[in-house]
Amino acid sequence: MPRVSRAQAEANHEAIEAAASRLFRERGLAGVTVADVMAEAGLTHGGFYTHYTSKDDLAASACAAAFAFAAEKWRRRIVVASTPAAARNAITEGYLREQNCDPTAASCPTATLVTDVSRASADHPIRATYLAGVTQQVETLASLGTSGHPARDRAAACLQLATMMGALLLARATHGDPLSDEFVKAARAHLTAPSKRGRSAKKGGGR
Amino acid sequence: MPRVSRAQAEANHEAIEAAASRLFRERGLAGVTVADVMAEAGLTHGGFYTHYTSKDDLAASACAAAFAFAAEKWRRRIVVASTPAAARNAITEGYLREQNCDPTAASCPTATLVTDVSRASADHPIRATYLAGVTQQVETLASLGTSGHPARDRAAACLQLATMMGALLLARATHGDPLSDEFVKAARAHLTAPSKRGRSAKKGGGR
DNA sequence: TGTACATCAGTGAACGCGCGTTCACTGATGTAC
DNA sequence: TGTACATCAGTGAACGCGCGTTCACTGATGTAC
Repeated sequence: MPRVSRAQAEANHEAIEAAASRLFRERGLAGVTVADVMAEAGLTHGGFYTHYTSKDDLAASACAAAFAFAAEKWRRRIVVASTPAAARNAITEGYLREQNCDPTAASCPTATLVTDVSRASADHPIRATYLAGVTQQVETLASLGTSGHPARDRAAACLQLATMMGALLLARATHGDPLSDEFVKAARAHLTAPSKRGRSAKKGGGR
Repeated sequence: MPRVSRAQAEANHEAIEAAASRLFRERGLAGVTVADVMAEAGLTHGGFYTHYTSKDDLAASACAAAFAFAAEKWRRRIVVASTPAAARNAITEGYLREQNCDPTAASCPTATLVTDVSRASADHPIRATYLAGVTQQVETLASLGTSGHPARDRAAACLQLATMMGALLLARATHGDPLSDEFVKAARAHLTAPSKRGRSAKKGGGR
C-alpha cells in the first residue's frame, strides 16, 4: 500500500481538499478532525502531513476551495439570469434553499465559518482566505447592482449578504421550529421583492 | 477553605453563571472550559459539579442568563424611546455598536451562539433555551412594528434580527479590514432609514 | 449559650478520552545505468 | 528492455496535551441536644 504513483498522490491531495471543504462547511473547523478528513478521502490519518503542514493550513486551503466552489455556483446562476436583478434573486433563492437550512448540510462557507474565523487568532491562515472570499462575494453582488451609484450598489451588496447569511444561520439554529422557516421566508420575500431600486422599499408581500 | 456558608454557596453559584454567561458570549461554547469559568468566578474546577450536572447543563443556564441580560438592555432602550420606530432604531444602534464588532468582545447570544447551537445535538439542552431566547427577541421586535398588520410586523422583525445579526457576525469575522465597517454601516443605514412614517430623531449617538 | 457531630461546598490530584502531531517502517514507484 | 537501488506516499502505533469528569479528602457550617 505505501508509496503511490505521483498521479495517485496528486489525486489523493485533491480528495483530501475536497473532503475537507465539504466537512468544514458541514460542521465547522472544530467539528472536523484530521482523521475524519483523511478517512473521508479513503486514507489513514498519518499521511496527512505529507500534504499539509498543519490542520490550520488545511483549513485555509479548504476554505479557499469552498469559496471557489460557491463562486462557481453563483457564476452559473448569473450567466443564466436575464437581468442583473434576476441574477441577484437567483443567488438569494439558491442561498436560502430549504436544504441549506438543515444544520447538518454543507452550506456557504461565509455562514458556516463566520464564528470560527471571528475567534481564530490573528495569525491563523484562514483569516486572510476568508476575508478574500467574502470580499469577492460582496464585489460580485455589487457588480449586479442597478442603482447607477457604485457606492450604493456596494452597500446594497453588503446588506444582501448580511441578510441572507443572518437568515440562513438563524434558520439553521432554530431548525425544527416554525420560526426557522419564518426567517428564510422573510429574507427571501424582502430580497427578491419586485421593483425596488438600489435599496429601501420596504416590506415584500408575505408569501 | 472547604465548606462555605449557604449564602456564600449561593453567591458562588451566581458568580459561576455570570462568568459563564460572559465568557460564552465572548468565545462561544467550545472556546471556554469549565476550568476557565470556575477560575473567572474565583473557584477551582473541582467544585463545578456541585452546581451543575455537566458543561452542557451550564451552557443552557448561561445561555438563558445571557438572553435575559440582552432582553433587559433592549427593554431599557424601549422604555426610553419616544416611539416604537425610535425603539427599533435604538435597538439596532445598540446591537451594531462599534465595540460589539470586536470579535473578542461579548456580544448578543443570538449571534455568538448561533453556529454552536446549529451544531449541537438534538438533545443538547441549549437548543430549547436558544430557541426561546430568539423567539422572545422576534416577539419584542414585532411588538414594535407599526405596519398595522401583525404578520407583516413579525416578518419585519425576523428580517431585522437576521440583518443585524448577519452584519454583526460578518463585521466580527472581517475585523481589521475596511469591509468590516461596511457591513455595519450598510445594515445600520438600512434598518434605521426613515421610512414612510414620521419619527423623531434618527442617528442616536452611538457609543 | 455551649458542646459534639454530621453535613457538604470546595480543593486538587487523577482518570479517560479525543485529537493534533510525530515517527519508524513498508514496499511500490521512479530513476540511473 | 531489463536490473538495481534510492525515494517517498502512506501506514499505524505512539506521544503529548487539554479538557470534561470523578473522587478522596478537608474543615467550616449548621444542627441536635
